[in-house]
Amino acid sequence: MRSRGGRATSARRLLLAALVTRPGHLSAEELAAEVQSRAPDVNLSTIYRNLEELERLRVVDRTHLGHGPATYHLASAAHGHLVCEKCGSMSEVPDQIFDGLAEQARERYGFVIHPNRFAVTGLCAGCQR
Amino acid sequence: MRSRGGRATSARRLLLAALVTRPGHLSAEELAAEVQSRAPDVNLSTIYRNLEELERLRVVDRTHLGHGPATYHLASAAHGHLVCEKCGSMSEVPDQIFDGLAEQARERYGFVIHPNRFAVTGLCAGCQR
DNA sequence: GTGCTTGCAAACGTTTTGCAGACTC
DNA sequence: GAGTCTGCAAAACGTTTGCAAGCAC
Repeated sequence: MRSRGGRATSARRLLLAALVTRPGHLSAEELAAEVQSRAPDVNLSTIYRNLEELERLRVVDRTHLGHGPATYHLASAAHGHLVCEKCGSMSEVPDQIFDGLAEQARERYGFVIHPNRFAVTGLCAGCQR
Repeated sequence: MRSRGGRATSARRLLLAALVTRPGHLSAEELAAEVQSRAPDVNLSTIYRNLEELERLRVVDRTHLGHGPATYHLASAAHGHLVCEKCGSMSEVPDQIFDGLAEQARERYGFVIHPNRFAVTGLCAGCQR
């Protein structure tokens, strides 16, 4: 798993371990906390640098969920995100929900969408007053 | 048009004028430049404060287009955004392209999407190598 | 030993905040 | 005159960078 000319450092192993053991959407800061619980002096910038490389290698996806920090998760988990603008809750939905949009975008604009890399915002069932 | 207990200040008038005369997606900084061309000492923080209020009043939509600053536009312009991850280009697309997604989200999750408030990321026609 | 990788500290760009004075109503 | 709004300066926030030392190979 250690990649294209890269080296197997402990910071990287721990970061991957964190991504595997805590599935879901974690910010760089949360991942850092997780890694630091085992290796206290791994620096935040190291986390960012490695996440950047892992993103380039398509091992993780980075998603901007609304206003806060970006979140990261393993690329294997194919799903989209519905984020409520009011209460901030997020639900993961299967990729198929994007099929119609994907088809239209491709046919009409030649655009290939990446459903796991963005958040669909709106109002969840509980927040529609 | 001056709203619920608010006051009609010149900074606000100029900000709305900028939003009307320059349709499209403007960052807070660009809007500030536009306003400042007529009233040089309007401060950036005033722009932010007023955009925040206008967003709360649903007069403008704020959209995060990838990594840079958020962009703002009048809420009336109903359209979605396709942003290319590689070259950064953005195209606006009619809301109908989201019809299928909107229906599925509503039926299966009770979630009402707001197509103008998020960006669909992927690869544009020119960047699919 | 070579050179990729790291910690640290400092910079970055965007946005938010505290405060005293200015303005609208 | 009361209370909202503003400019200014500084802080906050998430993220990126430069550098010298450290480590994997």
